[in-house]
Amino acid sequence: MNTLAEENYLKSIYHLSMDAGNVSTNQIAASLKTKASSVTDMLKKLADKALINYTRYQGVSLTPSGEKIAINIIRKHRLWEYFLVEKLNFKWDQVHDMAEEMEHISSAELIDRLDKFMDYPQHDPHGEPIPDCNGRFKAHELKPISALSVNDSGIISGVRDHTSSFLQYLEKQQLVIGKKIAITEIISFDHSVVLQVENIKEVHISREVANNLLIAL
Amino acid sequence: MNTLAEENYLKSIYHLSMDAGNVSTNQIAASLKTKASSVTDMLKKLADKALINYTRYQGVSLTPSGEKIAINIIRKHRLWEYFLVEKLNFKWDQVHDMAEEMEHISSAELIDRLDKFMDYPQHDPHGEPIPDCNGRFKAHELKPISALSVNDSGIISGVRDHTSSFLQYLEKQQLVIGKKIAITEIISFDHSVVLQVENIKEVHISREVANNLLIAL
DNA sequence: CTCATAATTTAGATAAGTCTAAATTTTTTA
DNA sequence: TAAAAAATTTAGACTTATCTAAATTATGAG
Repeated sequence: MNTLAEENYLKSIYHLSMDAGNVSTNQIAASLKTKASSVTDMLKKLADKALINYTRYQGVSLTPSGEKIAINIIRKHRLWEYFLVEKLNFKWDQVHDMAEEMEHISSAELIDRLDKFMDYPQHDPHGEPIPDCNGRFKAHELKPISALSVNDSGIISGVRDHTSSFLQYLEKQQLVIGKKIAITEIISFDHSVVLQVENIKEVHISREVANNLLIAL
Repeated sequence: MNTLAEENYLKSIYHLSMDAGNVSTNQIAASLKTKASSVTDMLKKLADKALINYTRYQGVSLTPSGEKIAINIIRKHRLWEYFLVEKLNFKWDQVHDMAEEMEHISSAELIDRLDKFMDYPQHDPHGEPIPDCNGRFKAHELKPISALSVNDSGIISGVRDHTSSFLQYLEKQQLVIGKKIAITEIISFDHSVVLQVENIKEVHISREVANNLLIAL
């Protein structure tokens, strides 16, 4: 159907589109760790296939069919991550690279059966929503801890940064998906935050961590 | 580590080596549905990497490191096939193409955990032995039904042909792995065979089917 | 043992995806 | 708003894996 490289470009464009509207050549190059000139070549190819809207120097957006492909890859990525954590007992910081390979397994029937096997999970191990077999999912409406005020509380439901060092740090602090937290104090000097984690313990996190840890109210 | 194409060549050479000693360029070309000239190019590359023993016009064999890689790919293929049948409820005739993709997922830890998750199966859905994480497995010593005589009996334990039409035919006749059969009659005219399948029914199979259905005595 | 045929390899081309370096367009800034 | 800087594209080259057609080597039939 589509090559591995094409799939990775579509996925990257999809993710970058979440932040901004039109995605630039340089953004794609950075996200795929490739050169801008390589990106331009691929953009022409994807535009020829009507998977993106592209005019020279103007950045790109996905067409409906491009978006459909991207969402399907993301569905596969997240279902495989869920499988790796829930069935094979990997930690949430270990699964990304494996899922990067597995998301390209083509069979739709396979992924639908995997979905059923795991009883149709709604979120992957990092809290991201898993699209259903029609590509539909509810975008989660989460706030970073840094947007909360003292005495606000909520449930840890996602992370903005997915690097393993960040995930390992969170795990060590028991700041994992599902935990209830309340804001005890916000240090005005550096915007760091003191949290009460359920009734377990108090944790002091930096502004950077607070920016990357997402809460459902 | 190795490219997808290299892995497929090594696997093909491994399988072909089972029948004959040295494998010819044309055999590989036929098995990979490619051209002999393409095979020659790849053989040079694999020889440079010390994965095969190759001298011009003389055919090839795997070196120990080439064999290790091949067996690992076969291990992955068979474990994924087992997973697809046992966990996702696919039929034995549906899983080959999916496993062809999945066998290239690189993580050794993933495959070892999958192995454990399924409780270390010894055979894939077609009766082929699954190598352990050190590449060891007992080569199964099976005979085709065509090698048996009247009143011989045994357990269906493998198939020589893996095409889905053959597997579907066997399934319809209830000639599946694990079933006990006994030879009732051999028709001398065409070497077709009449079988008693457990206490269920009698089946009449052609010489060709008898050649491709393997029995443990 | 020799010659025709079959098998294999070499030569040269192609397509996908990438790169560097140079050219072009857009954006910023003074 | 014109020049400098940044972003993007083009041009040309490289790698991997493939192909066709031609050349070479091996094999086997008489």
